[in-house]
Amino acid sequence: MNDPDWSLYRTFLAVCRTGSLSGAARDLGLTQPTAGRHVDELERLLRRTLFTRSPQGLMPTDAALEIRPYAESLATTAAALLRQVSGATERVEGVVRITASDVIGVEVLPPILARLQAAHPGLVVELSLSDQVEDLLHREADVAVRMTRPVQDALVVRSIGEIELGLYAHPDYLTQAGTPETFADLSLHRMIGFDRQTAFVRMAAAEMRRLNPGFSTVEEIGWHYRTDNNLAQLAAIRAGAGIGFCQTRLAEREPRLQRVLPEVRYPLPSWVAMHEDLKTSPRCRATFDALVEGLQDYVSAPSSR
Amino acid sequence: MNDPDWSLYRTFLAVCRTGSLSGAARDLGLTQPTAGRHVDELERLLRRTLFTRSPQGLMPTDAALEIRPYAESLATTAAALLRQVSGATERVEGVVRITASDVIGVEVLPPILARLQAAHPGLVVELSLSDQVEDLLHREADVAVRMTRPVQDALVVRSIGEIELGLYAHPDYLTQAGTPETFADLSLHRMIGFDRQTAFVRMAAAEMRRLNPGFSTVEEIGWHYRTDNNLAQLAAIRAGAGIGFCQTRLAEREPRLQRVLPEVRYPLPSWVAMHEDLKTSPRCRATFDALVEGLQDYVSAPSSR
DNA sequence: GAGCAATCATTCAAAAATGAATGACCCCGA
DNA sequence: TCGGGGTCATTCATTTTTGAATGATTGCTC
Repeated sequence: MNDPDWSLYRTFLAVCRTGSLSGAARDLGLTQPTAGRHVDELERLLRRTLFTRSPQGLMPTDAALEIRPYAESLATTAAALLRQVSGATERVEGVVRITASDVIGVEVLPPILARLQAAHPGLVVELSLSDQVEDLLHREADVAVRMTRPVQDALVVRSIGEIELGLYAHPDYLTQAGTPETFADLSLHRMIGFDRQTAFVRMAAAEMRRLNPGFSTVEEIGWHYRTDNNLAQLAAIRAGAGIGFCQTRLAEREPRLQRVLPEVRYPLPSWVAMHEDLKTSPRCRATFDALVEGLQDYVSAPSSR
Repeated sequence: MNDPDWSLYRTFLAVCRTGSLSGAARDLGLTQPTAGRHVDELERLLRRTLFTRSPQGLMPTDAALEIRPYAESLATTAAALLRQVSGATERVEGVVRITASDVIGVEVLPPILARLQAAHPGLVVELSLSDQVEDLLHREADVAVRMTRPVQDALVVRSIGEIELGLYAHPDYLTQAGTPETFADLSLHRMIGFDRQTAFVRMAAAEMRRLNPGFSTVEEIGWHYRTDNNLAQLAAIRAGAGIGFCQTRLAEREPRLQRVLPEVRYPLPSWVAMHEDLKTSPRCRATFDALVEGLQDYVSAPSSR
């Protein structure tokens, strides 16, 4: 009598995501009346109103917001199942989903993945770039590059060493604003930094207190250019907007970036991780190995100093 | 073109579980031809043979075994979603799923849960008793009683103190076999213990080495009555089969159980845990609180010594 | 304010999924 | 060796689901 058909959850989720029956229908390859009927039936079976209908779209109710995470989880699992099937052969082929920070994904991974795909033409790579760690246990991703040590069980974890961060600026900026000689000088500069409080920010705060006890918190630096998007920070540094953090290995590739206060160093211990069960999956195994090797090279490349 | 309807996974899972199309159809309220067609379509869409048909049932192929965990995960999530909906009111009602060890579930929880349900008649309790910890993050259970500190994030955890284990035997046994005076005497007795290596066994081994450096491993005790089922161990002790471990609070209730070597004590730090998101769910919150209170009472009840 | 581009709701015919019935096969026990 | 109970496969009528078309409403733009 109860127990809705699982496909109703898929429609429900699509409606949540698109905000309209029509949009959901487009995404799913259905028609708008069908999507509407699915929602109707789900509402009937759950005995809950899920959306308040309006001509310009549907507003999810509290009940809908409550069950949406579950529907997302269903979608994630279904996607992982398909990836698993796609790569269930002896060869390295199918879809592998990698999660990493955006900087790593844009600046470091491309050549590594290109080499991997050259070796395995059947391999399709999905890159999910974000700082919020996708959950490997939930199979939101197959392989992850992490800056924090994964603590969960049932994960295969390999250290790739420490990615070092330093302060950098464009020569144009330094010519115009001068080069800081001491940590305290930084307060006179345009600093490129973070918008919200993140793990890295807290760590940086602790490190700055260590280097300069006069500053009680990192907030006192007074960021002049705030964004949580690390790529945007990097672009800002390149554009001469001020002084900001950049991975030293990355900066070494760019002759036009100049290091500031070389004693400021944040080593970020980094790892590659994947679910234990995926060890036997050729596509995941090959990707994992390629990432470990490529990133170890990246981390330990001879410094150009 | 691809992307099977999610309901196909449900049928697939039912076929896996029952081992036959007919059985799956019975479970799902379908008919056998429909179940068969679902499997056919899933096989077509995944381009994999999932079962080898035979008159006495269906044998899952390797591909089926590979994707079954994903289907199980879908089922778990769908069930959690329904529980969430069932209890999404201001009142404490709906289904709450609790996981605990079997001894706790059989010997300790009943009065606590009975009281809870007396206070909230609309509350339905699902008890999942096993030593393998169900994953709270995956919502396999809403609330868990754990003997190991939960490490995962996003969990609400409350300590309930230490559950103490001791050695016990039935007076009949001691009359017949004698009462051991020293730890070394135990090797002359019929010991009731574990079949396989578990976390507790490893801990007990360490503890025994501490108490008695002469024994290098717990295996040397030579269990005479082996089972991983703690309830069966308890029953064996009660039946006078030998000496075994029992929670002291439990044993104190039973005048016919006599403590052996009182210096042998294993305190098991214990916790109640649930997913953070469920804090706002009245049914989970009430259950969590009732378990914490009830178990704290159980742990700290005045000893009858 | 008219026209356009969205939205959702309704209707009705077409398509798809389902179930009942039946047949074929296999295993087991009498 | 012969049912009886279990399985899956096939067929066909029925039910259900779906989609196309249409209408009604809203918001936006010109």
